[in-house]
Amino acid sequence: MRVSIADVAARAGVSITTVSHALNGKGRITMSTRERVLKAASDLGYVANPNAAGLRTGQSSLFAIQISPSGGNSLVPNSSYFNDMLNGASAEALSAGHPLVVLPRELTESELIALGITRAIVVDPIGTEPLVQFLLETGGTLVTIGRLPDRMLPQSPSRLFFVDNDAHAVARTALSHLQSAGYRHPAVLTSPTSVSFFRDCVDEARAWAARTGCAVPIARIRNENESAARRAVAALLDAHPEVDSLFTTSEAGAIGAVSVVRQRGWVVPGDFGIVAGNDTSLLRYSSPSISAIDLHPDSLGRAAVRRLLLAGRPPVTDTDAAPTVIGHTLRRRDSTRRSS
Amino acid sequence: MRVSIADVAARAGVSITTVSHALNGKGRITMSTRERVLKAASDLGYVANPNAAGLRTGQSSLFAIQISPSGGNSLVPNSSYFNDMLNGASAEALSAGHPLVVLPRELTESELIALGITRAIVVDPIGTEPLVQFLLETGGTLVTIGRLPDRMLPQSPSRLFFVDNDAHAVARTALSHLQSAGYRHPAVLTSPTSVSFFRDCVDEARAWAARTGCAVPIARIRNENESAARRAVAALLDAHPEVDSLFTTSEAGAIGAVSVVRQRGWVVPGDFGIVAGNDTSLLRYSSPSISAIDLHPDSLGRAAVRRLLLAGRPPVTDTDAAPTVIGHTLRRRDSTRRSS
DNA sequence: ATGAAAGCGCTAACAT
DNA sequence: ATGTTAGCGCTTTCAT
Repeated sequence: MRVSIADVAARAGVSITTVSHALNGKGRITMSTRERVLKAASDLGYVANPNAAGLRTGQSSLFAIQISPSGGNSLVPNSSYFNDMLNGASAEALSAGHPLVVLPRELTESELIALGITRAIVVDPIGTEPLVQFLLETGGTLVTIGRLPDRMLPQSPSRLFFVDNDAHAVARTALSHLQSAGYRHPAVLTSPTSVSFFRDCVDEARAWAARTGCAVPIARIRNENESAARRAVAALLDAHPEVDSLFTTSEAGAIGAVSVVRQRGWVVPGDFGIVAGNDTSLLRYSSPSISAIDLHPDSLGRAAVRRLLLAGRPPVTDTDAAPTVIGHTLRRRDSTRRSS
Repeated sequence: MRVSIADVAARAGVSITTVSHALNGKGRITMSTRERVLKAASDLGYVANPNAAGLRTGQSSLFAIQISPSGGNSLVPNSSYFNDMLNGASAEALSAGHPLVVLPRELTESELIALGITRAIVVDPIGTEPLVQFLLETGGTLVTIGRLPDRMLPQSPSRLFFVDNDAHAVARTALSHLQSAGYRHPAVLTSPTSVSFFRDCVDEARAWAARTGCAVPIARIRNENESAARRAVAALLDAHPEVDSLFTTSEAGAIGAVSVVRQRGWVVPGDFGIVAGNDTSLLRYSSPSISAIDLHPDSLGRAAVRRLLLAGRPPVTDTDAAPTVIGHTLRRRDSTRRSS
């Protein structure tokens, strides 16, 4: 924090204005002076002071990410999905010189101001988050992983961007995997449809049912915990005894399903197949290992940060710029290897 | 970011200096004016601008934590231990108005300057980390979770503090638990002793052996991965067939040991007992569930941040201030429930 | 194409 | 006990 822009200016024999311009590619400067400045800067080991820059521009270099599920209070849930997403986002932000801070769901506006947050990523937004409101109101930049509900979209142009998986395609992948593994009566277990991913999965399951003429019962759980999942699966199987397989959108759903199914004396995958819509390391290591769809959380995190970076200086007006879509990959494991 | 110190000063009918002093508890100010200022500030919804404050003081409000194991390249390893530690530290920092950023092991000095890092937490330091060197050299504040090797301790007084478990006590808890569960020939599997926790565990195991007159073979793995652990355990059992139980300092060691032991046709816990020195959710959910020592990572993270906060303004000279010691708790699970 | 100068909001000497 | 003032390092009009 020692060598400042003035030192660079002195060494390059120019004014500090010129240095600033050269470094930020702003004003019109001759190639030669620009190079001279750049050389002087690197000779001196010049590094910009983020506080000074931020003070002037009103933008701190800090990026924020809100990753904990709505309703949850922790910062990062203990799941490899969120862990990988966070690691990807952090690495990408850091390599661009931006510190990334994890924020809880509950926040006051003053806290946001005090932290100096103007650019953030919100995972699975439902639209009512203080952080979302704050950024939309104050003209900050917001990237969501998952879509904001339509009615929450801002009326006026804003710096809002989406990064997402194609949840419809994820659901199709899951259901057709069950089908091709020989299961005939799939059911779906999902989470609150305030989150776009779950909403889209349900829609696609309905479409699938309509298309194939095969009823696909759909159950929901409120919170992603195993005991809630067990109750939901038990109720589902009681009501629909013909069901022979499950597409669950959560890790907890998959683990809970295994335990309920076994309790009924059925064998996974022989009698009952399970595929999860979001892969985690726990699913890979559980027994039986559970087939799941890898949503590439690392890529989601990285893409979100890149979008934040890309939403550069000039006020952008493309509210509904096309979302960045990240692919998914089916991981075939034991829970759907039907022996029969 | 609108209402500034000047607005507060105007409303309270004082100078901006007085406001600054009142807000930071600096100068000598009458109770009445202080209250008047505080009232004016809260009426106006005043929130300090961290960039401005930081620019002046040369301290950014940003805290950093380096959590990935030495040698590893990721930011946060996928383990509930690190996850909980990070959540605890983040929450504590945030509640004091400090954003906390996760940093990788590999860093250049310019990156640290560019980010404006002056206060950081380093988990399991070996002393050679650029971040450690940087903070020691530049007079920043450093809190480590685990101790720095003695030879790495700075000569001159510095702002260095320790938060730690009592690893000796952890090892004793583990070994005596095995003993009281009826196992007679414990072995130890540990990780590189450049990390103080592992070093202390090894020392304590030696002391235990000396005290009880019972040989306690010690094996080491370089990296915390399961296949390395399997090889190490296999070699250990080949060399010491009398061994009937294992105290392993890592999750990978425990999982690897289960698989090797079973492969030999032994039953856990009947023929062989296993206790891990660091509890994680994977150990709780694996089968058999594995007894482990909960190091209270959440408390470690919180305590480290509090130490950082506490290392206030005035240059501190107590290099070797007493470490903050966090307790541990044995979680008894199936891997040490000897049936015989 | 380049430079002078103002000022972002705050803290800390230094008055009074 | 309170106020005046000088910057911290940078960006950004506005001149030249």
